[in-house]
Order: sequence, then C-alpha cells, then structure tokens
Amino acid sequence: MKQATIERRFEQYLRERSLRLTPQRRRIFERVFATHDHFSAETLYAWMREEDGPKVSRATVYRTLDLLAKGEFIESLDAGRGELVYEHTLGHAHHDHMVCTACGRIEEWHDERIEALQSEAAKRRGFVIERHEHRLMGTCRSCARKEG
Amino acid sequence: MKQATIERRFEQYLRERSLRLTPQRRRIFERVFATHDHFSAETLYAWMREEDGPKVSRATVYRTLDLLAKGEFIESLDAGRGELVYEHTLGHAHHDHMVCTACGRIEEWHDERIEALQSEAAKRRGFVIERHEHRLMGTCRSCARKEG
DNA sequence: TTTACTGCAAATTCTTTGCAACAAC
DNA sequence: GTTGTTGCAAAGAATTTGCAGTAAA
Repeated sequence: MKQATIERRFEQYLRERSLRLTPQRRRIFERVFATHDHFSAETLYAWMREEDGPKVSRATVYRTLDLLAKGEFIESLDAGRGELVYEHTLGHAHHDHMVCTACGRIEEWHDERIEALQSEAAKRRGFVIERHEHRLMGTCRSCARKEG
Repeated sequence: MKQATIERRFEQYLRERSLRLTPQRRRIFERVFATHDHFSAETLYAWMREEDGPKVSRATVYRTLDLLAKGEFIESLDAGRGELVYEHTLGHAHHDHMVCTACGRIEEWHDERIEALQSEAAKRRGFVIERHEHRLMGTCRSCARKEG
C-alpha cells in the first residue's frame, strides 16, 4: 500500500470521529510509517527531538500511539519486559515474532498452518479470537554462534 | 507431583545456592502452590496481608517471585498490559493461554502440533528457543453468549 | 467560535533498590 | 559469627492525567 493511500486513510479516520489532524499527529504518523522496524514510545520521542519538524511532546507521543493503535494503524507488542514496542500494521501482513534475548533483535515469522490450528482450537472452546500474540524468546542465529 | 515433593525440591534449590529458607519464603511458596489460578504480585501481597502467617512485605513478595521464576518453579506472563501474572509450573505441564478481554478469565490450552511447527520454524532460522508465549485474546464462550 | 489538542509538570502504577536491623545456618 | 534476608521508604521506569493555553475546523 502506498504511503499516500495510508495517509488518506488516516485523515478519513480522524474526520469520521471529528478528531483533528494536527501537525504533531501528521508528523508522528509519517515517522511511524517511514520505519519498518519495531520501536518504543521513548525511541519515537527521541526521533521527534532529533529530527526536524513541529515540536512534539512526550505526552503527545503516547497519546498519538494510543490513537494509532485504536485505529489499527499500528500494533503494540510486549517484547519481553518493561516497555511496549510498536510496529505499523496497515499495509503489512500479520506475522509473529522471535525475540533474541541476547541482542534484542526481533525477527518476524509466519506459519499459516499454525494460524489454522489456533483458530480450530479457539472454535472448539467457543472462544472468539480478536487478536493473538505468538512470541518465541531465545537466541538468534548470530548470537547462538557467538555464545558457542 | 505432591506438594511435599515440590517443597523438598525448593529446599534443595535453596541449599545448593546457599540461600536461606525463611518463614517468608516458605509462606509465599506454599501459597503459590496452593492456587492453580494466575495471580499478580499485588494479588499475592493482598493474600499475605489478609491471611494468617509470618509478615511479608511487598518487597519480599517481588523478590521471592523473582527467585521462584529463576528457579523455574513459577512462570510469568504478560496478560495484556500493565502487570505481570504468575502461575506455578512445577508439576504442571506447559500450556498456552486464551485471555478473555471481557471478563479477564484465562483459559489454558495446548496443541502439540503447534509446538512442533514452532520448533521447526525456529530451527529453520537457526533460532534457539528458550521459552515462548502464545496467547489468544478475545471473547470466551460465556461472554460471547452475553454479548450476542 | 467551538471543541479538540498540546505541553508541562505532577501524578500513577508497577517494580526495584539502598540500607540498617535481623535471623538462618 | 557470617552472610543472606527482611522491611521500609525512597527511587525508578514507563505511562497517564489535569489544566490552562493554543489552534483546527
């Protein structure tokens, strides 16, 4: 999906709810969709301070991340402990994560067969899935090599 | 596994590391293994205040939960947001979770085929799994019925 | 103009820590 | 006795919130 298309989607989302498109929101939105990595609120706030553009406070960073998550433009995940980590989802297929506990690297992976078994298990219990988090924690290839 | 056996295992674990079996540790350990539900640090601390036994401070609750998690007597999981939730694992087979976002209920489930596919995916990427978290969030059968 | 948004700083929430008194071993 | 443990209160880290000023629509 093109950046412009996604941006129009965001504008529409705001309009439908009588929310305002402020310079801060536009700047955060663009920054979030400019990266394909996972980032924390604090990281995003650092970008806002280091890079040029309208001033954005820490509070606005948190509030806008909430807004984007509610609108399903981004998704948050708990990569272990402490802070939440975000990634944009619109125009980006669903995937699961492997988190390296040594270097912090997050790899994406996906297995359609697992998704199917998971739906089946939920259905059997009358459970309606809204979303899911499937995360493997361990050591990535390069860290495993180093560790021996 | 019998409570007494598990308790001996804990004593051994402490002895091997020159750690001490204090009344606080014993009390927390027993309480944790007396419940099969998931609980937060704050909940456990509330039990410590409400029920009879040696006084246990909040700090000791946190420190002992850490200790038990390191020893793999219990496991922590992030049931959504905010606080960590614990459950005892010794004498309790591995399982995944379905968390109802309406009532907070946590159901346990397990599918050996998913575990196998997951190991396979990790192996393919040279990733060594230490642990994993697989959580479905949504609506449980009874809440789904109420909501219509 | 109206109503939402922002920045700021203070407040919250969960968890960790420094330290002196205490108690297993 | 030694050395690990506890309780307390203060510190931390991440996130939220109240409020008065600001600015989209």
